[in-house]
Amino acid sequence: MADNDIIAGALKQSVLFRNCDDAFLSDLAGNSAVKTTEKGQLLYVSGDDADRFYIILDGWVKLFRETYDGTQAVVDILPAGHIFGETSIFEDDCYVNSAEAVEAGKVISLPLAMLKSHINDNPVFAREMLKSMARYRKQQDQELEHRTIQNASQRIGCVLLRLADQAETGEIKIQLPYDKTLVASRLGMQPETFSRALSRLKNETDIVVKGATIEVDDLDRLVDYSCSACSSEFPCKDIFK
Amino acid sequence: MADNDIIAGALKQSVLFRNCDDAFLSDLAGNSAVKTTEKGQLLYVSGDDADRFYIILDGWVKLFRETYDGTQAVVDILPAGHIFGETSIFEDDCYVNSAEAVEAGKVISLPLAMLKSHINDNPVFAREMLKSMARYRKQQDQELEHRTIQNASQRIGCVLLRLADQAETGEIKIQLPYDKTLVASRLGMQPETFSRALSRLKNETDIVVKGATIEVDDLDRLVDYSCSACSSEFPCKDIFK
DNA sequence: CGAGGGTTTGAAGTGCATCAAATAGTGTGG
DNA sequence: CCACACTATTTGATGCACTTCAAACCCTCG
Repeated sequence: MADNDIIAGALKQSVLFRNCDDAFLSDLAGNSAVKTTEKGQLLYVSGDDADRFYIILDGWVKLFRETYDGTQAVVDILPAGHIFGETSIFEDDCYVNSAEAVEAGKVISLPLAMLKSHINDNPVFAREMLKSMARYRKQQDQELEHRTIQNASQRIGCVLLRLADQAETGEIKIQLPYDKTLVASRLGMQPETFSRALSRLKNETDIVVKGATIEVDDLDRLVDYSCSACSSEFPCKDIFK
Repeated sequence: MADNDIIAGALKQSVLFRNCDDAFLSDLAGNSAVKTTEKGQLLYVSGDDADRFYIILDGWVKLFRETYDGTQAVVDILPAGHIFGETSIFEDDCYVNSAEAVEAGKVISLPLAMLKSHINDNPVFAREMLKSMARYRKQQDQELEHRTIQNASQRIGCVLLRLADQAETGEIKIQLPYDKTLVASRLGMQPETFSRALSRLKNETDIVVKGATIEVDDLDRLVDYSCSACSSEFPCKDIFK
């Protein structure tokens, strides 16, 4: 019962479901469950038969692809509020990548079948789904561009900018939301490279690094340094948030 | 009139429109036009107001992003039959990248407004659109993985495999569909790197390179070499075709 | 034939990866 | 509250992959 309230609340707040009618949402919530995750717990593996999708309540979730020899390519790291696993309905009901909880947290597990039929029965919702896919597509395009054009330090700068509260003025404090090692993998680089690239960024833009906290005195300098190698308007919105 | 037939034919063959009813298709065709393109001709530029989308009749089209300083990141290179520019309806009716004809060819220019309203009025078509976006999303995920995990030679090998006619057995002949320089940019590498990486691939897998023609004697060897660094099943389908 | 673009080759530099080891930071049990 | 264990992070040394700049070569087409 309490769970159902939590689930209903989470659905109401999600971009995808916020405009759905209450009847559907409570039906969906009734067929869903809150699941507690531990650090490193696998939620599904690429190739698995897909019958559930997820919304993150708490903690971060890493999506990744893995080759035979164990090499990982991190596709994305998603914050609370995000949905994942939902695109498998377009992929023969198989998961196309693997998902792992980065840390202890909570996710809601929801039935894919209901999502599928709701898309089929409800054109307005289908359009929401389209919008959500379009948003993702744009992010991926941007990501690919960044990997092609930006160097390690610039990519880190870009992350910092997207983590920075745009409303703030003057001295800005940024908290890295998770391990530096994980940020590194999200950016497609090694931890050692991240460390060195961050200190290069420090020299170039006079940011102050104190562990996981980073203070930016002159935001424009950081923008100049990072965004000069990016075709998008500053800031590269929506990628990290 | 002849143009209308050509357009109707192209629509009927496209994955996205093939199941649409004839009334809509002829209406759409009536508001469309065949456009002849010259080598290097820009079809639209990132940020432009979007009111048309395109289907390629003949020739190749390059989608790319460009920074202030002119550095290009090639997003994709599309063959005849492909649709592009259509996702701008989800992006404030702005093009999010730029499109350029690689060579002399023909494209159909179609009105975005009609696509938009057809999606809104026709749930079945909306689902087709969803499927098409899902396909693209998968490709992009794969692309990002390749860039992260595969080296230059392996990425070239992957391209060759996708260009190879899977039906063929024994000695396989592959024709590069466009300039090596362009293939290189599509793979995010320099022409010089492409040249050297191809000759490395030649040494590793005993393929025979004669200009733009490549003969593969032992396909499995090429698969071993390239696909060992890829999480997808061989072959990485649909990316080039 | 000659001009011009595409392609290859050479030499040198840069950036990132890798391996190894030191250091900092965190949580645990005593 | 401290010491230990363990993990995250940094630093150093070295190697490899790709880029860059320069020049030669090759191919095509007017």
